[in-house]
Amino acid sequence: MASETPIDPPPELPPTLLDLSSYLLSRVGRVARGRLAEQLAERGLRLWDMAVLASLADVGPQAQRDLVRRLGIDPSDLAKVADQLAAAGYVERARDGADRRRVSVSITGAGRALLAELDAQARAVQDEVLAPLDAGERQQLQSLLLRIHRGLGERRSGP
Amino acid sequence: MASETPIDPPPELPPTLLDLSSYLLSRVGRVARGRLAEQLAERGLRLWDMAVLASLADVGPQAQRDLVRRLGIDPSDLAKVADQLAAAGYVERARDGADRRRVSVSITGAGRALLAELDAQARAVQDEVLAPLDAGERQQLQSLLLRIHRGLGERRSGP
DNA sequence: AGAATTAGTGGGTCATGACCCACTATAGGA
DNA sequence: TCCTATAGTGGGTCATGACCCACTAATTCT
Repeated sequence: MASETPIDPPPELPPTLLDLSSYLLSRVGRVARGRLAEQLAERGLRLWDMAVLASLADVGPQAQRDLVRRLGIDPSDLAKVADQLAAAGYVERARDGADRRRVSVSITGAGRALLAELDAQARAVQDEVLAPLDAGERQQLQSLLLRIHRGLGERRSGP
Repeated sequence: MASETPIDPPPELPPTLLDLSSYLLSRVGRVARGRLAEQLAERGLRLWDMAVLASLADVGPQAQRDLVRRLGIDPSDLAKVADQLAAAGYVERARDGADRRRVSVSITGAGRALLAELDAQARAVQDEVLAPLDAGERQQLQSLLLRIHRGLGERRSGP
């Protein structure tokens, strides 16, 4: 035969899969997640850390049980995350005066600064992933995703 | 105090996260993946199995090395998947006459039938996940996702 | 006061998925 | 005919993430 692919041909996925939005969603989502996690990992953080910081920054100091409910994280796992964040000075924990069982977690200045950086990085990653889309399309995507997200039954799972 | 949340209030995720398309993508994608995998698991299958079947059905019989390239699966893992599929009668393997190192894999009738069912199930899952969107919006999403997907560097990873 | 409930923690397990190494068989040069 | 490269396989490892149980401390109900 003539020239059998000098280097490598573009190996396309089978249409049967590409036609499945759920498949694309799963695949693209995995990449997004992966790159996001990758960024965080460079600082020794995980997605949960960012989620916790974001929650604290957005809705204010909360007891761990509130974070557990809001984020759907396992209480035991949250304890570990909070521990790490506290050790690094990104959050502070204090016994709740009213109910001394509770530990109220609040974000520190350093925490806010970190979150800002993480957010910036996340947006950079996003620009990378969404590169083929123009601003309007990104907006469209965001809105579609948001609606899908709100529609999900939210059986607990990942960050 | 009056009535302190009889059951549970809707615990919204922090806006900082919800504003991140990459985050939504990761989260929604994970759910899509999870539900898809769930369906397959009921038959003792994984995403890779479906990917392999789809590839065989779409592009015809191939050597394992081609599947490896196309799907980005690890050769060793593919060997196991192919093994399982062959044992169940969904694919057939035959030494390539021209190059006897190669094992040409082809889908059987049973394999096609299975794939059709899987595809149907996948679409059902999809309907569930994309419930909040109308037909036009789904089409829009599909096209956006497809473009994103094509734009990805495709560093190897999952099915 | 005593019992039952809730918040948080520590210390694990378990399933998953990607990846890697060593090895055999075959092919294709030099 | 060696010698190197390629195809496939078997048998693992390793990191990850979700989850669970037992336990303490504090609260609330009766």
